Amino acid sequence: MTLEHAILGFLDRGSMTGYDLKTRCFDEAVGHLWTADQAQVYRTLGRLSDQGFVRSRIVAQRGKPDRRVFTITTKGRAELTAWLRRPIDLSPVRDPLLVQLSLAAQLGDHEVLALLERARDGYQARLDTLRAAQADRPSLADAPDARSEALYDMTLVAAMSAARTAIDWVDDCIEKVGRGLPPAAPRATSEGVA
Amino acid sequence: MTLEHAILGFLDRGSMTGYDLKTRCFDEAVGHLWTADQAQVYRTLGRLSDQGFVRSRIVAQRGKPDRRVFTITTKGRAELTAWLRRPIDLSPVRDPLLVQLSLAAQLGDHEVLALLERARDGYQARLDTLRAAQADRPSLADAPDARSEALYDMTLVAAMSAARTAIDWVDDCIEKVGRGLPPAAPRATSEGVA
DNA sequence: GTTTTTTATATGTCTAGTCATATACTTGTG
DNA sequence: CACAAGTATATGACTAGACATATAAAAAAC
Repeated sequence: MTLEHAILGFLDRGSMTGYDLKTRCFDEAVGHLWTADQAQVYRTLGRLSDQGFVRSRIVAQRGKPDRRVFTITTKGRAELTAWLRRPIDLSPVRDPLLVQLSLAAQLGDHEVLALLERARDGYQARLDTLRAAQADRPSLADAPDARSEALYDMTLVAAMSAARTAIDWVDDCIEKVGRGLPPAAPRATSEGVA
Repeated sequence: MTLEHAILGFLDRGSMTGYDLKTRCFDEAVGHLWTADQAQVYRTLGRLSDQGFVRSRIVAQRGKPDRRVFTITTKGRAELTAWLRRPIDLSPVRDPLLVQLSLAAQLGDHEVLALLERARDGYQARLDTLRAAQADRPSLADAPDARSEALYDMTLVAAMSAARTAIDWVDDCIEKVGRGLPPAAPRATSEGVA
């Protein structure tokens, strides 16, 4: 449901095409909070249209393909407002990297270290991207009002502090592994562990 | 692919049933890293069996239903090891709550505050759960060797510091909103925003 | 004494999301 | 001049995951 309402939220700031939503909104503006697949943006727009939450008109262009410009309807605006007031459950943690780490007892210390260092690089790269985004702030879907910007800034800060925390955590782990992990217990001969 | 390999990882510590995997491994031990749907555990076990990564035998019980006990094969163990060494991409952020916040400009300060306070409660509850998990540590699928425990502990610490950071961030936001957010720009009369 | 919980496996259906590919014209790069 | 990249929409096919439901019997709770 998030994609649906995120699209309504963007369209509420100004009418635009599926292409704009994908490139300007999801890739540029909120790529650090939510990514959207192009195919799904168009399919979701179709569904929103069926539900009467958005309306579209075709705008012809010279040279370039026709644009199908979507506009939020009164009904769509009502739905958006209702969703904004609706409490959202915390999204459950779902981190393949941590799963891998927790199961990595059979790897040697140096291999665990390599795993952690790759993770560190990843988080660092993410942090750099976020810092760049904060510096030359993308024009959030043509609606830069001060209130939106303040909220947008909060989400940037959230993402950045999460990345920083992750980096610190990885560094701690690297240090711990550097001092040596406890050895693995000898493997059970075969089957009978039950 | 994570569920597949997580299951292989657990079976590597000892043979067990789908039920055990769901309740003892995913719900209890690594619920803070990865949740698994019961239906999907069984279907994934089926697929692993087709691929020759696990083997199963039926064990009859009095009173209770038959158990289908799964054991990892040599091929499965090889696959697990290969996966453990395989670099994993950082999972992209995907946070409905932040999306909601970033689009919430049309809400009043008190409504944004309510949203943030619910989030705070959620993160606090998560942190409490994690602390409890650290205190009476679940017996990680019958294979408590020191190396596994050290790695498991790292993942607990990761989850806890993430939760703590989130709480701090929410508190900052609450304070900021308490001092008043900038007002929203007057809404465009209708269509013509392009 | 009835209901709920626990143990145990399995299928059907649905949604969300991913990946690939098709079309078509323009502009910029090598 | 050829090729890649940008603009723009759309469908087909697939995977992962969520939710509901079925069966079945014992044990525990009310």
